[in-house]
Amino acid sequence: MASQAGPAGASKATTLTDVARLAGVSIATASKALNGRAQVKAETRARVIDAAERLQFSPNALARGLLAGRSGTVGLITSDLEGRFSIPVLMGAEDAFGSGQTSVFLCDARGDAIREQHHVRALLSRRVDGLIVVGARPDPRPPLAAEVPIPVVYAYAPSEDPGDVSIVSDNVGGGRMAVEHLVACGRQRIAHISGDPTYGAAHDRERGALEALGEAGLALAGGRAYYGSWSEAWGRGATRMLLERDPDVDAIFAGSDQIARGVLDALHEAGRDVPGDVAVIGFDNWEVLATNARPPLTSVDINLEHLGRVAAQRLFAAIDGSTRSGTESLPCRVVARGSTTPLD
Amino acid sequence: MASQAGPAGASKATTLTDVARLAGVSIATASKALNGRAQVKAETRARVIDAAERLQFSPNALARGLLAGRSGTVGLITSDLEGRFSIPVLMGAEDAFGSGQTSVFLCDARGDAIREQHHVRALLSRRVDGLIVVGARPDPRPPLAAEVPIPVVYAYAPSEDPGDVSIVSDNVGGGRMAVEHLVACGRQRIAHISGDPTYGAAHDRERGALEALGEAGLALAGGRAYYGSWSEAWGRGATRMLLERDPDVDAIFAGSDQIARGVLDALHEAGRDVPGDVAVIGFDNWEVLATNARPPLTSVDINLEHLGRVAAQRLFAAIDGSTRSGTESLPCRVVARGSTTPLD
DNA sequence: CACGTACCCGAAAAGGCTTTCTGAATCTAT
DNA sequence: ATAGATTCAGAAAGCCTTTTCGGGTACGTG
Repeated sequence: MASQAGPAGASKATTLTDVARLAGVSIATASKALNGRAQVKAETRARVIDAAERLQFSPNALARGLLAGRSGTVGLITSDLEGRFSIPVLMGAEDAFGSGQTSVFLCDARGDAIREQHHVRALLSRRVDGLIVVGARPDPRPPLAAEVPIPVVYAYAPSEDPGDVSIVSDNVGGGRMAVEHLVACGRQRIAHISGDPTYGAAHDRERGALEALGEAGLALAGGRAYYGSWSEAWGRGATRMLLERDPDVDAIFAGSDQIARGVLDALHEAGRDVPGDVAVIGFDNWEVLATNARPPLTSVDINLEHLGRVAAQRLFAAIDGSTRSGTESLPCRVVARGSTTPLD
Repeated sequence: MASQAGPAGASKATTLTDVARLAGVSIATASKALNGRAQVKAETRARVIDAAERLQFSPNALARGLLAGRSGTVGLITSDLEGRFSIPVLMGAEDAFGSGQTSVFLCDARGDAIREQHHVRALLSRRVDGLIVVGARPDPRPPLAAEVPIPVVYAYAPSEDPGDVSIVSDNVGGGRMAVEHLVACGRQRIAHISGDPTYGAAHDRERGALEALGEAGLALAGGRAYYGSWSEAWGRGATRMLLERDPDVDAIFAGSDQIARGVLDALHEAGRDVPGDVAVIGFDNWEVLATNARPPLTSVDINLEHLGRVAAQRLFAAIDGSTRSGTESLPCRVVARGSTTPLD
């Protein structure tokens, strides 16, 4: 009873004609019966539906799409090798596209503009109804090279063209939240260790953090934000520097969870208790890193799934004719874990 | 000059008819010219190609698929929330499907059989030419619920039905390699800390390890393999237990990179030098964990991208009528890093 | 009894492309 | 010069579905 994939070609799939024949009606009637159109007697409709089921009829979406002028598919182009960002976005999008109505082509451009271009062409040829472009890093990226005749939504990384539709997470707000959380935990001497300084998002997070600090009447511990790279090693190194410069620090806001892991490591090594002596908060809420840390890492969640859902909604709206454009920032949220337990 | 997505519907895409008209030939001739068919004079062909370019013609894959009976698409159904496994597999598959010829629908079933079923139906309706099913864990999984009329290849997790086509990584071989590597590094007292004992793959890895140990005339340090969960916390705890039971251990083979991270942590805490006193090897070669570890973690790579490539090839073969079936194991490879430097 | 009105159903066109088959024109050979 | 062989272009069928529109039946009404 295994799948009976006939060699080369398989036995023709059952078509509406087959159903109509079995039900003893015309294909037009069969179509209307199956699609819930009105002009069919209840009894006839039942007969058709029964026939369709018996034959395991599944309408040919290609033919349908050809006729309708829209395929019911969208393309999702990513450059995110790890799938760290794309998969949640994809899942959110799948959610939003009420299951079954829309399917998603996932293409990985691997950061290569040529390959991206190529995928766009292929997808256009498949008549996707829209495109979601997920960038490799949160900074603005050049818009798609080709002029495409279908709606495009940029997710995670906005398009450089403000006339495009972009959905990103609010890095400023996220930075603010991180500090507000630390302040709420009673911290006063808060430092910030971030990553690659070429990332605009990193500076956004710092800006949010500074705003929140200012409002709390505090200054950045360590004198300034520490920029380096998005690695644990940098987190460790920067923490060591920081402890030397400002031994009284009682909280560290890390620019990513990877950095936060390094921070935790270095603090541990220096004999500082977390969160007793120093509280630590990360960014991204990458579960596998955050939950396995010791102690479990509080982190700012950038809500990728939601981002995907919103991107899909905006794409849908655009497909249906909405003409809204611009960059939309989605709020982050703090997921509190053991690394920032409030002081007693 | 932004994309000019007309509200609802956009201006009709250019069709072969347009090209034919501009070139002053019939659509039949235009088709033949563009597809490299023989019966067209060189000069006519050039004229058609020129017209197609001028009009930015891109053939409607829906129409083509409708006619050809195959859509040039495949479905990839996964349940791997993180995308940890699916994305590399997808990339491998994309590679194998010589770019442009085949596009991939990616669907996430989220471990839910109902949702999986649903996706299968949707994909069938879209007339995908084949299906790749990527499991959530490496153990055998039930075959697709529905009887599908197209070829299916199971990747990462094999189907329980030996009559299906499955591509998996060779866990026994991987376990063997891990130990062989440690032995090659001069280690004699090798322990094994693995994860969730309900994972058959974990036992496969142990089996391979035991084989290699036997051939080297060694026994497992710690008396037996330690099973627990796939977490850093377990890696730490098990290491502490191990050190108590068998303080002379000079190498630890961890069942996953996450566990290995915990192992490194605990060893560090216990004052053992890695790799000086104890060498550590992980499994999966999850870059973000392995390269950021201190020291960088040697790990057994399960070659997911290759797995995806092979899966795609097998699927292609099946689509073209090949009838081969059964489970195929792909070899792993050791990626040596700082945690296992040979003893001097 | 003739006619209007619902109510159902079916014929046919459309959507864009490929392919086969036919036909016309050019060329070769006798 | 004419029969036969090539070469190239076009007409048309077909893939599968949806939808419009016209026709048929049954029924109620004047």
